[in-house]
Amino acid sequence: MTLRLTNTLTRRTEEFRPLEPGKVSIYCCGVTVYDLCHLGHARSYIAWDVLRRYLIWSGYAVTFVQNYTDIDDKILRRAAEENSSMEAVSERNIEAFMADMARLNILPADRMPRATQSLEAIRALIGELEARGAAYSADGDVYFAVLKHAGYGKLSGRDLAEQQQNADGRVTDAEEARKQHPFDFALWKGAKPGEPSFPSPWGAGRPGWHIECSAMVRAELGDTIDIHLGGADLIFPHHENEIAQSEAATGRELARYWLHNGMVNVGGQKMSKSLGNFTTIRALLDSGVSPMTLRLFVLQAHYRKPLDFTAEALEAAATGWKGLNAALGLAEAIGAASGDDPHPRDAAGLSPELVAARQRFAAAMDDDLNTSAALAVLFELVKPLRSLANRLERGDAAAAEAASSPLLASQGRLLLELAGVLGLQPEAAPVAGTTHSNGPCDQTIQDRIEARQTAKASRDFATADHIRAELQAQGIELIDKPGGLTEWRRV
RNA sequence: GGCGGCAUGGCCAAGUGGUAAGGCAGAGGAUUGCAAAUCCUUUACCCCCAGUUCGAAUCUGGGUGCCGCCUCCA
Repeated sequence: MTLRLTNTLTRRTEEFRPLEPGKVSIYCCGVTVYDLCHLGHARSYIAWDVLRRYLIWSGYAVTFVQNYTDIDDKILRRAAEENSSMEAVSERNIEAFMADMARLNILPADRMPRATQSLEAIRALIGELEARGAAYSADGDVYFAVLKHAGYGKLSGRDLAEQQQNADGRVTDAEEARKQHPFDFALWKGAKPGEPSFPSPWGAGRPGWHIECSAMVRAELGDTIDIHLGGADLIFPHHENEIAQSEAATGRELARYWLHNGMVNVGGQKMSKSLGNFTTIRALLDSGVSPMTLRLFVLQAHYRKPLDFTAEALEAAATGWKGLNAALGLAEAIGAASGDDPHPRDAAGLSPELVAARQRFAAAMDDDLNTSAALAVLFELVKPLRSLANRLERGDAAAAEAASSPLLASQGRLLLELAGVLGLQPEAAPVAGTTHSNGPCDQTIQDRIEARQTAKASRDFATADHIRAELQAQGIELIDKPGGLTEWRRV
């Protein structure tokens, strides 16, 4: 079985065949760095991270390029608000982006070009388009002429003639008046007084949004790439325009597969800055939601479908992750004890059942990255491991023996392998006995626990329960373990 | 108005012709002084109507509801 992906360009789910066998070139539309990333970005980049990891796991050599849009009106506005510079705003948000992605265990792209560092390629591309008659300048701006490009609208399914009719009733401002067609878009914008600008044959100014991607794709990966990624909200006009620019200039197909992820919704509506219904990645993670919980939450739904963000669904993911994490932790422990490769990459040494599970996982992923079905395979592997973990905790002698069984070890190995493909990595549980700035100190807690042990020993359960309630109120949870031991942790 | 997508149990979500994966929550049981955790068992005929078929959640047609894009947006 081979990987099948839903291609926006053909509106079909088709078999993935890279241009060059064994190699895949990917371009992922990155962020405009005027602010922190929100959950919409998280969803998108987690999905594409999984695509990338799966391709690598499948044996492909993947080159993954993701850009930073660091020239933009919104960045300028933000800089003006802060009485700072475009560079400063960009720099700060790029750092925040990298930190957020790292927390979510999203692999950094192989190369991350920036618009400000790609001006030469951008100017060259505009020049080519002009030479080919696909662009025209007007009052210091340069526009792409959509009517000159046969095939404009092929990605988003738009018909220019029809759209022109629909646009007739639209308000025409000064810029609209300069355009030959309402869909024409700026390749180069002439600088307004006081704005940062860059020199060009058309005068000082800055590149339009769409052209930077066309230029960076070409500079980094060539005329035709295998896969182009982005959110569904980029299909039109951004990706449509990218295709028009690139293909008008090179005469070659820009990307063979266009993949788009569905939006994150809040209360049935798209999460967006303008609606003000967004949650930033760092706000969510800082509120105590673990990165892997967010990752599991995202991967439980198919990447192309809308994903409704609710506290309840997130809670469910958190509980689900807790169980999965426990199994991963045990699998790691068993693996370490047996001296196994902690990052297995093949099916060697697996029982027929486990080989079948591995195949079910691959089949699910091959089916347009059906992570939901793939996770079901993971949870099947989780069950026996969790069961064993529990028996070990109870000091079950038979369990200790089972823990050293090769079958269980290979089961754990497989679980770690497959979880790794989804970018799910074990997280350390909250450490018992950690000293904290607020709440009672460790010694006090120990004393209370001992007092409770004494009460329990004399079957004075009223006192014992009282002590537990008391500590609970201070944010300390007590858990009685077999053998009379009591553990505690801050909640 | 144009283009695209979605509608599956209390919640989330797979399944795209042969009698409904998985997670969460719930219920019953086991264990526990209690609690937590854990383990076992258990809960759906798939928005509506019509049609195709031996057989449809799955295909066709018609409804209804919801969402995205058409302006910056992952």
